[in-house]
Formats: sequence, C-alpha cells, structure tokens
Amino acid sequence: MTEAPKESSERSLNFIEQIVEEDIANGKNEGRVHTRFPPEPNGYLHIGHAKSICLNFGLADEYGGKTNLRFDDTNPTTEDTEYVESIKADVRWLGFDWENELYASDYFDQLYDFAETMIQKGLAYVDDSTSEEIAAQKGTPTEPGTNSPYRDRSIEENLDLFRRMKAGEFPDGAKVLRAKIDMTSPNMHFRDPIMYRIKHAHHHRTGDKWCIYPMYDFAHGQSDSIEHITHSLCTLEFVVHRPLYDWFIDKLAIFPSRQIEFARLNLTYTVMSKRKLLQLVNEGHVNGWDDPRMPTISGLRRRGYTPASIRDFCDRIGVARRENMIDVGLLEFCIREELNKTTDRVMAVIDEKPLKVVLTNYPEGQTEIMKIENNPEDEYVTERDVPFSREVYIERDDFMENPPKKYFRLFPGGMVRLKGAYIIKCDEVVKDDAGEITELRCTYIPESRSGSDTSGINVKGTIHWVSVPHAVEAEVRLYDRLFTVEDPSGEEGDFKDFINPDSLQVVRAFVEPSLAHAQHGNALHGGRFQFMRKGYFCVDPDSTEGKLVFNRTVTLKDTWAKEAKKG
RNA sequence: UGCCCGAUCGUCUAAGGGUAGGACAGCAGAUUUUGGUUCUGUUUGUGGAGGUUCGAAUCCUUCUCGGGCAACCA
Repeated sequence: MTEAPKESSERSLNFIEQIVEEDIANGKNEGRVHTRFPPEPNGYLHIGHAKSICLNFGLADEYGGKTNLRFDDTNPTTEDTEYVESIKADVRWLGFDWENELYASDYFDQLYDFAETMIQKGLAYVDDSTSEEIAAQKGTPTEPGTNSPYRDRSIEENLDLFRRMKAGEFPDGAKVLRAKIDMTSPNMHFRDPIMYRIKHAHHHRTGDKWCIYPMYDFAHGQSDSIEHITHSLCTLEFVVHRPLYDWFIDKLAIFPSRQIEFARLNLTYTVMSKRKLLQLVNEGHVNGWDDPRMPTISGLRRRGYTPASIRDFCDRIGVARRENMIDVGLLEFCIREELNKTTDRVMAVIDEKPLKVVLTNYPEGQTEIMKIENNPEDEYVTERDVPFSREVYIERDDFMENPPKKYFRLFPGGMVRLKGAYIIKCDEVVKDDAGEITELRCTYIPESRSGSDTSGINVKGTIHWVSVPHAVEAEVRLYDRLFTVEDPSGEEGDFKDFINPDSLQVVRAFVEPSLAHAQHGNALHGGRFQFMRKGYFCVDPDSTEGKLVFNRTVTLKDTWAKEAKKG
C-alpha cells in the first residue's frame, strides 16, 4: 500500500491529482501509483518536456509511487544513442531518478507475439497496398474510408505473410500489418491503423535482429501495460488515440493503464516543436542545441538556469486541459528569485567603451582595499576585498550631460556614490575633437568612505565601478528573446521570419579582479553571479583561464528603464 | 461538413450548487549605499442566449470562438 495522500483541506489539487486520489480511494491497482516518462530518442529535451517530467516524477513522489524512464524507440531510422544519453543527463540534471531504464525495443518479441495473437483472432491482416493507396482508403475526416482489397485474407495466409515479413522476405514498404477495425469510423485512428511496417534498418539497441518494427500506436499502450503503469500521462493530441489503445488492450486482455491527457506547454517568444528547434540548429540560426537562447534543457542550463528554478516554474504553471501560452516572464521570475538568494554580488562594467573617471584629488599611485558585502540576502553576510584607485571605469549609461528629471546617476556638477567606496562629484567633462566624451574629471569626498561616512551628504544614486589598473577584461554575451513576436508559430508565414536579429550581443566588459579565476560549473553556485545593477551572469564553458566568458542569464528588474521609456 | 477536446483577471491557475481566490504582470507608496531585494496597498475576470434552482463559474440546452484528428512519425 502507498502512504495516505496528504490531507486535502488546504491544498487544491490539479485534475490529475484528483483522478489519482479517486483511484487510490477506490482501491484501484491496490492503491499503487506508477508513472513513466516516455521520450523518443530523436532529439533534445526542452522545457515542455520538463513539465511532463516534473508531472510524472512529481506525482509518483507525492503518492509514494515509482516512475520509469522509457525510450519509445520504435523507429530506428530517426533514433540514436546520442539522444538517449542527452535525455538521461537532462532528466538527472533536473533532479530526478527513475525506477527503471526501459526501452520499447525491450518488448519487440512480446509485441510481435501480440501481433500474431491479433491475426489469430481475425483482428489483423497483411496489406499489400502502397502507402498512397492506404492513404486513399482512409478517406477524410468528413468522408468514410473504403476497405483494402487485401482485408479479407484468411488467418492462415495472414500468419504466413506476417512471418515472412519478419523473416525479411519482402522489401521496405511492400507490406504492412493492419488492424481490422472499421474503415468508416468517425475516429480516423480506427480506420484499420497500421500495426507493423517493414524497415530493413539497424536499430540502436536491437541491431539487425528485426526488419519489421511496430508503429507507435501498437507499441505505446502495450508498453505501459507491460510495465503495469497505472497512470499514463501524455499531451492532448493523443486524446483521439486513447480509444484505440483501449481497444488493443481489451482484445489482448492485458493490464489496462489509464491514460490522462494534459495541455502541452507553450512559452511566449519561442517555439517548442522538435521539428522547429531542429531547423533552428541545422540552419545555423543558433549555435547548437545548447545555445543559451534555446528553450532546450541544455540551452537553459548553459544560460545559467538552475534545476530548482525550472522545477519551481513547472510547479507554478500548473496543469490543465486547456491550451495555454505562458509568459516567459514567469520563467525569468523563477530564476531571479533563486539567484537573488544564492549569488554573490560583484561589479562588472559592461561596455565596449567604458567611461574613465579620474579622481583629481585622490593620490596618484594609491590603492585602497574596500570591503564589500557579497550578498545582503545572506543570514551571515560575508565580504570581499575590492581594490580602489584614482581611476575607475563606469558605464556610459551612468552618466548624462543633460539628464532628464528623476535621473539620479552622474551628471556635470552632480554627485553619486561609487558602490562600497566614496561619493564623487563630477567637475569636468573631457571630450575629443569629435565631441565624444573621453573622460570625466571628478573629486571624491574623503569623509564619505563606505562604512565610515561622516560627510553628511545624501546622494540619490549609487553606481558600480571597476578600478582601471585592476580591471580584468572579459567577454559578455547578452541574450534577448529569440523571436520578436509572442507566438511565432501562430503568426502568418514562416516562423523564422520572426527571428530576433539582436537576440545575441557580444560585448566587452571589465570585471573586478575577484572574478579573475571564476570557473564554469563546479565553482560556488556553478559559477553564477549577480553583476550589480545589471543582472545574473554565469561563466560559460567557453571560458578559459586567459579569457573569461560570461552569459547573461537574466537582467535585473529595471524600473528606471520603464520610467525612462515613459518619457 | 464528421468525430474529439476546451473556454474563469493581460497571462497562468483555484473554487465541482452557497462571499470568484492565488501567482506572474501592472499601478501606487514605504524601506534601501543595487532605480535590485523586501514590505504595504491596489486595478482587472466567469464568451453569448435560454433553462433548472431560494441560489449557477459550477447542472441542462443552444450558439459562438479556439485547438486537435486523414505520417509505413512519435
């Protein structure tokens, strides 16, 4: 028996949990809950799969059950072990552990026997029609189909032919095994669906043992059944397949799993179909499956997303049967919320041409070590050393010659605090012949040192900075949404017409020296940081000792940008 | 034009005959050495029409709208 489900008074259940609790209450399957995550190993996992993974593993966890990882590998021509490995890595990275690692191909012998059983019951026949002829026989959703001329072959002939298909006597496409149901059924899937086809192809696990392979519709339901899956969760497009699965299960008299369909995840400003993602990769619109702009698990990982933030996201979006389009802002909220608590604050001036600030009254050659807190969110706040000197870089955005109202950064005659250091006052703007600002000459207020400020001066703005002689140069990759419209797939025309040309911006930055040896991966918090006032960043795997590369995971919320836009 | 799903704030998601609630987003304010965080307040919703009922988001009818189904793909 499983543990009793948690008291339902407080928590509201989603429709799947309600079904599961009803089933448990009714003593169905002895109260057992066993789910499965069934990817086809022909592509990389994306955030939509994460929803399914969290659902399946989460449900089993919640009700003391188990979850199998099962690869639906019934089509050897599109599948590969490369995908098997990436899928396993992604599921593990998300934080889940499967009960059994299984493959639909484990059941090929069993499935073959099921097929013979169907023939023997007079419920399946070998059809010599071409695929075009079969398509024509199917009719259309509004017109009934017609029977194949091979539909009434004898059981003996069907058995003989099917065995010879298995033995490799016929070329690809010469024959198929079809279920004998009803060519006039209003459900297209009941119009004598194909059960087996001939493919003389090498399978990634069974090698050359088979030259006939079952169709998904003749493998999936039975695979669930064989594994005694109690609740088989899948997406809405399989609703119309369910009666067929139930029909096979019934005719074969095997364990009936209960299929429950939910709406797949759609995210704004991206695409989620494997076909479209593959196209983006193959046509070079992105740099591979793990491009940080991709909604793939590997892309999100490289972008700096954490497993916990993705799980939290999947939790927040809920699950239902209506079509949905989730605001990508929710995903960003989830990662900000976690990174705000876990990352150290550091300073990076992200600017191709940063502004040099010279403190005219600060002694030449002097260096002070400022103690700056790492993360104010920590219960026990720690500090790090940041060198300060006569010349510092700031971002050009943090200075304006003619500031608008409510601008409280630096401007001529104005004052700001350099984070963790001194308040400075802008005395002079130096320009080159072209009129471009090359340098700011400022004075610092010696009594305003952070932590021992006796100046009595109150400034509105605090900006970040990096000491020029101590600055470490780095490459920073700034990412924006991959598409310019919320629903590129729903738009007229090709979805690729809406690719955002500015989704990747590579810029130079100068970072504080504490980051000089920042590393991808194993370092504290996976090499993730908050660049103060800019956003959350992580060290990219391209980074080396000599050349730092950071990815921007997400910006900080920027109410000033919003204000400035209002005008 | 057949069959199958579905329709609750801008976006998700609760409420399963008895006060339409939460999250994100938005807006306003407070705090802040990050225009961040945090805190407080707040705008916004049951697709239409009938019916059952003391009472309907919820049950019934019907309309409208959205999505899916015609691969030897999964």
